[in-house]
Order: sequence, then C-alpha cells, then structure tokens
Amino acid sequence: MNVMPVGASWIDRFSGLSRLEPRVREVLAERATTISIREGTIIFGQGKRPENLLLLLEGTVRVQQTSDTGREVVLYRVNAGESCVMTSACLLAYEDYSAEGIAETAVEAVAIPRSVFDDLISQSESFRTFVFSAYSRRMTDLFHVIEEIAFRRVDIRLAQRILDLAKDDLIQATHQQMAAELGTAREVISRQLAEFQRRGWISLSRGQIKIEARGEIEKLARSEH
Amino acid sequence: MNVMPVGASWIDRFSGLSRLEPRVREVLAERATTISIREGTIIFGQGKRPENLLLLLEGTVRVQQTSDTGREVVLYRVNAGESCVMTSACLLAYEDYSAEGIAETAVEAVAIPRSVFDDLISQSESFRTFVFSAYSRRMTDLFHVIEEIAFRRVDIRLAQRILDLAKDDLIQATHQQMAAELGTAREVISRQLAEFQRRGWISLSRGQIKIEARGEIEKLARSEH
DNA sequence: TTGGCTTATGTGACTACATCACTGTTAGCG
DNA sequence: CGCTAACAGTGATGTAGTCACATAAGCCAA
Repeated sequence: MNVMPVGASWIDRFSGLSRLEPRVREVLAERATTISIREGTIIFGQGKRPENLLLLLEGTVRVQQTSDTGREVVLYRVNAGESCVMTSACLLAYEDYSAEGIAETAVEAVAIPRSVFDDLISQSESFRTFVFSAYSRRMTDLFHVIEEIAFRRVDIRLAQRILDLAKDDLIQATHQQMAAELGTAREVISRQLAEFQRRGWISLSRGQIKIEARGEIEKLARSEH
Repeated sequence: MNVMPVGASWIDRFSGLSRLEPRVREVLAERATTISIREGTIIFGQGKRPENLLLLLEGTVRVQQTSDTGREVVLYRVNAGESCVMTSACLLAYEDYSAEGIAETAVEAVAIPRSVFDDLISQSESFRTFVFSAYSRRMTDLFHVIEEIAFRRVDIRLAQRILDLAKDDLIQATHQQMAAELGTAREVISRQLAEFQRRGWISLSRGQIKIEARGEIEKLARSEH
C-alpha cells in the first residue's frame, strides 16, 4: 500500500463532508493520507483489523460474507465517495465478525487513522453526522439483502444483478461468482442463465455474460413476484 | 410514556458505561430520564422517528422487518443492559429504513435526547466506544441473520429458536409468529412443528408450544447440516 | 347453549430452490 | 500436443415456499 500526503481537495468529493468546519478540514487534510490498494487485496476480515477508516476516492470495495460451509453472499459494495464504515466498526470493534472487505478494483482511498478518527468524531458535528449516516446506510443495505434473500425469487434477483453489474452490456464473471452475488448455488445460476439465453436475453461464454435484450431483463427485474 | 428523573445508579447496569468519566456520568444522570413503554408499543419504524437513544433497563425490544408483501422477519432483540442503536441511527439518519422496533414486553429504558447524545459523543471516549460497539454488535447480528436465512435448514433454525424463546419449556406464540421469527411461511412451520410433535419432542396447542424433550431438540439445534 | 365470528391450524398439490453426483468443455501451460 | 484446472451442463432427489382450501378452537352475544 503506497502512502503519500494529500491536499484538501478530496474532501469535496464526499457530499457528507462538504460542510465540514474549516478548522476540521485542516486537520483532515493534514493528518490523513491517501493509499492505493491493489485489486483483490483483503481490506478487512478473518481477524485482519484495519488501522484506518477508509474513504474511497476511486474504485469499489466488495463486502461479503463467507459461511463456514464455504458459501458466500455479497452484502454490499462501497463506491467512490463513500466510506467503509465496517472498518470504523473494526476500529472500536465489539467482536470479530465474519464479513470481509475486498478491493474489487484498484482502490484509491483516504485513510484516517484511529486517533484522527477519534479527534474528528469528538470535535466535528458534521463529521459525526457523516459517520452515523454511513452506518445507517449500511444497515439499510443489509435490511435489503435480508429481504431479498428471504422473499424474492432468484430469477428476478439475478436479472437485477445482471443489470447492476453490467458494463457496456457485458459482465466478466463465472456462474460461481454470480451465485455468490445472490447467496445461492452455482447450479441454480447456471440453469437460470441457460433459460435467459434460451429466451435470447443474454449470450453466454466461459466467464462472461453479454446482455442481448436489456429491455426484457429490465421487465423481469421490475416485476413484482 | 411516563417520564421521571433518574439517579446515577442505572449506569452501572451497562457494562460498556461502567468506566465512564465521572464528569460525564453526572451529565448523564442529570439530563437523561427513564421512561416506561407499554408492551406492544412501536418504538421506531414506519417514519416514526424517535427523539431519544434508548438504553434498556428492563424488558426487550424486538426489531423486525416487514416486507411490502406483508411477510416478516425478526432481525434481533434488544435486551436489558443493551442500547437500541437503531434509534440512534434514526437520530442522524441517512434515510428511512424499513425495520421497526416493538416493545415485546413492558420496557423500562433510559432515554437520552439527541442533544445530550451529541454532547456525550463529543466529550466522552468511553461513550463513543459504547455506541460504536453497539453498532458493531448489531451489524454482526444482521450478518448472522443473513447467514442463517441463506444457508441453514429451517428445521435446525426452528429448533434453535424454540430453545431461545422458551420460558419454563413453554412458548406462547402462533405458528404465524414463529414463521416471522425465521422469515419463512406459516405452513412450513406448521409442518415442522407437527413433525416435532410426532417425534414426541414438543406438544402443541392453540397458540402455544410446550417442550417435552429438550435434549432431542438441542441435539438437532446443534447439528451441522 | 347455541350459533356465528374470528383466528389458528391442517393438508394436498404444485412450483421453486438446493444438493448431490456426476459428465462434458475450455483455456492455459509445460 | 496433451494434461490439468477451472468452468459449465444435467438428471435425480430432497427441502422449502405457495396456493387454495378444509377444519378446528376460542369468544362473544343472543
């Protein structure tokens, strides 16, 4: 993780921080550093405690859970402009939890060390709001995950996820990875994708999914039940 | 909600607050009030924002999610000695979320108004730790819920829940309510309970479940897969 | 006490999803 | 070029969720 000092400008990339007190901005600009994280790096999880709160400038972090039986579910993603509050939870953690955060792409982030985090929390009302809002948001994300897994059909969820993950109508992912996105089994995904392909909505090849009829997929994704 | 002033003694009931700075203890003792909440009261949810952070002295709060299709899942319970951080998330909330908190029994709680909460967070390191630990703990709870719903069999989860909920080997709950505990359908629970009864593990009557062979239920609850 | 109402529970038939145990296929590499 | 992983397809079977009802149990009021 390559470390270098940082100017103040990045603060403006976080909507929640824009109203930060000038005094506090200075502290942040001075004491935080930007770091680069390589794709695939495990940021937290498996007892690996981070020493910093991360604010993402570039890239995405995938937060997922691996059960003891080896199955995985993707919980949410942290995108540029958002903070990775799970790491801040770690900073003061109640206990080890089973989730892990992985740099899904190369990541540029501002790292706020624990001591600075603590100072900011105590000194800045708007920083507090920023942090608590981030928590609140992640909790909401988890509620959605629970609702989806418990109550929604996998074909609908798969359609949604295909739309979410596609870049230029293309997804680079194995069926196994798609299964982890939804917390289901690989075979289930293989069969669903085969059905989508049969309908002409997508075309499949090893390790990738290409959207052929976005409209149809959107129609399914929007459908209720 | 009956309101009255409170002495300092309740602070000792919260392990996370025991090391609170004396100065902060005073603030808390002075500015917080205890409230009584009747069984069944909706504490937060459905746009109902609480104005206070609650620390439970007595009773339990059930936090659950109701999907738009009317199905429910119990997410976790807040017990005496714990804080209801969802309400504090509300205090500074990012957005409305779909979860709601219900007083499952009569509840006695210390209510910390938003302004006091803010002061405490900014002034007390140990109060911060208390709050963030509570958040962290709830997140962990949600991870468990996700893991269970996604990967564990319902018979095993039902066995666990029966043991959790039983008081003197008795549960007062309808099959519908048990289904909500696990986020599944009423029929599924009816059939599973019928099977447990057939095996002589429980006996059923309208609105209640009586444990007859705790050992057997524990054996199932502990089993892996 | 007897209907009549509401809520709770039982049940069969069917669909969806998960699991198991495989087979076949493709890409990469020595 | 042939081997080896990793990836993908598939049938059989078990578990869970859905739908459409039938029954039953408690409760109140006539």
